[in-house]
Amino acid sequence: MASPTPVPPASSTEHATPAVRRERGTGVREQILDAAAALIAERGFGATSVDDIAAAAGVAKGSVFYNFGNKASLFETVLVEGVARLTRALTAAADGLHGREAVEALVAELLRRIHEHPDFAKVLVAEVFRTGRDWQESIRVVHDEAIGTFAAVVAEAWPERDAMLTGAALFGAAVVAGLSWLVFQPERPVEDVLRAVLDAIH
Amino acid sequence: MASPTPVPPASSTEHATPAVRRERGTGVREQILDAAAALIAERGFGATSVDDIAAAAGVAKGSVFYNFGNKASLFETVLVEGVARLTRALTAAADGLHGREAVEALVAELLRRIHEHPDFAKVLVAEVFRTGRDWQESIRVVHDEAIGTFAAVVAEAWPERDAMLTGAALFGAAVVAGLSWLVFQPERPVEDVLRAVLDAIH
DNA sequence: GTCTATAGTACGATAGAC
DNA sequence: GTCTATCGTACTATAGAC
Repeated sequence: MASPTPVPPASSTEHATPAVRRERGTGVREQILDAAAALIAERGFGATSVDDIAAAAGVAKGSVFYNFGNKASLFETVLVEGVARLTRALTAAADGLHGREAVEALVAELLRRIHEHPDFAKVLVAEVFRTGRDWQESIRVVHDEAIGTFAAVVAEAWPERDAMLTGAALFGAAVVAGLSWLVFQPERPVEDVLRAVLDAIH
Repeated sequence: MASPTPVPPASSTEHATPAVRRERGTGVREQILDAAAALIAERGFGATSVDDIAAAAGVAKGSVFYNFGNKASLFETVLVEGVARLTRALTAAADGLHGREAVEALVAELLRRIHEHPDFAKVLVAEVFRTGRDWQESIRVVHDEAIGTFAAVVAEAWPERDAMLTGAALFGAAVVAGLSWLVFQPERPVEDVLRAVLDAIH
């Protein structure tokens, strides 16, 4: 709610996303999203201009507004689509596993994705606890989805624990250690980080 | 380095901070810092104007620039002074304790401070992984200081583990669970959060 | 559907009175 | 040391050609 969905397209008859064939970085829309995520991760939402995003994506500024309506809803799309990808990957990684094994798989997959898509991970931790913005409702969805995969495993294996808070703690351990690694000591191998996180949470 | 320290005062002969008597929120300088932390926590650095900060602090815009030179160095001060306070509190809380007991004391104290000063905690997680800003060097100090208290305990009690990464994981578990609590289910008692974090990391 | 050009505004920073 | 008033700029968003 709240956002009157001002201009977004997808209402045209012919466009209609090819459904399959969604390669990362293909198409103007995806180029803009990738460029936005990268720039916002480094400088923050407010410090990133639409001019910069358009330039980095190799398109004109007008195209950004045509595709996303305004800057805020472009950012909302970055968040929502990014967390959907993350959740899909985490769910798949823990599929069929339970308890401790499932947690280890989730942590390993989360670290892998932080390494491969550092931009989104940075944007996520930077924005998910911010209150009073336009995209407030999306933030809650993003938060619940990101932590939900961990919470689900906790709820099933340790029903006596608080699933959401324990899930948040596990997610936080992995994400902060992962970003610390990526930003401050990227030369270390993933295995070191994985071991440190598992040592900390077991 | 990098910042030529453009205008900051404290170079005048008479001003010279009273050394003792540093109450939170007393004096123009502290009012500005508190207001800045609160607004930046909610909206982010770029989305917070100096006009807004001045209005919230009850001073004129000119006073902000007189005291801090520019917007970036005001923000840098928020970060550096905030993490110094946090580190002092954490160090004191774990003083004389070792291993598991020390970790529990650190987590409890961190949760307490998140509850009492939620603004700084939000700013910290939002900005500490951001690369390529003006205040890059300060960010590294802030990161190392915040996580260093946990890392020191790990190094002493479990020398076979990677202190920095394990410290980051522990810090991340507490801070993400703490902010999740504060932002999304603030009605829960602290004890629930503390128990969830300790359950997750033991 | 993407471009260029421009309108309108809000912002960071400074100057000068008190 | 804090105020008000103002300057110049950079930004979001729109209009209209292609």
